[in-house]
Amino acid sequence: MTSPPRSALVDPVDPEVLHERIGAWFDDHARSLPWRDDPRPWPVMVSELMLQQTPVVRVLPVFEAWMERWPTPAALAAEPVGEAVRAWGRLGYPRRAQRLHAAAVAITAEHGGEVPGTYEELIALPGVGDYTAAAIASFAFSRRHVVLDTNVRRVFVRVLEGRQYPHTSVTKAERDLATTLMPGEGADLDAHRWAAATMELGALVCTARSPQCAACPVADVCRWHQAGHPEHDGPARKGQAWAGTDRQCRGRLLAVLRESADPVPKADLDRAWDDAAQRERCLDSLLDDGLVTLTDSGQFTL
DNA sequence: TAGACGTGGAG
DNA sequence: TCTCCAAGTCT
Repeated sequence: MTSPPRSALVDPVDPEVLHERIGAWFDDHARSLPWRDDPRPWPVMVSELMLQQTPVVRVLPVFEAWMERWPTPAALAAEPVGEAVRAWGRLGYPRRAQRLHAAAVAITAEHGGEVPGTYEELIALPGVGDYTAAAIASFAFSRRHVVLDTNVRRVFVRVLEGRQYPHTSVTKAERDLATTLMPGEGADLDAHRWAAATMELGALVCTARSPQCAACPVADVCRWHQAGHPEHDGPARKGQAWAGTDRQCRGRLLAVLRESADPVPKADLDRAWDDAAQRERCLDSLLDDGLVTLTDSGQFTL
């Protein structure tokens, strides 16, 4: 029995080393966050929806106000969806507020008012996709799931593949690899803590723009670091157009409604965007989406 | 599966 | 300034 030659290929990264180093790093550097320090299901769920494509610092104040006002799914479900959209404030992607409200209604009607604890039940809720279902099941119910968010994916692709950024969508190979990396049952590091730790490392150290490799617990085994931080090659990563888009127009319209406690006349919306055709199209789409409501008196409101 | 979907801060 | 990016989901 001879061991395979090691010279031709790069040594495989030992998962045990990753678990030990990243777990220890997390013990020392994890941020104190309300939904992390007291990981009850509803707060965890609310935070996860708010954190989709949105930085922690912007979520914090809105989260606190939200939990104060709606401490349970039933409390949120009892109010009109427009109130949820209003309370969402400037977090962006207001349909998330709408979906969170719809999820609260479903939880109240179908789960006795308690956030369900399995991945299957969770992903069936509005606004809850693969990542969020795995995150809630992991963080609020200590279940074992592969949690693949943008942070985890970036950490893995750098450490293990030596590339700067992950692909646009999650591949099967990527998911299989992440599954292999998950600590075994009964391991010192729980799977849910591993998920939180890798996310945190990506959020604080292995960031997209300016990674802090000097502070990274696994820099010495990271292939991207060893390779001298090669930049992303291949097709340019898609940027998000903004100025003049329907998204910007919809945002302006919604802002007007958000800032008014009462329904507003059409004239108020007309002042929010110059291009009349685009404005009408966006207002129609907001009405279709249920984000905006036309009152009996012909005014507009959330 | 690519594109739509908000917002604001960092580099 | 302007581009890029932030704990994605849905169609």
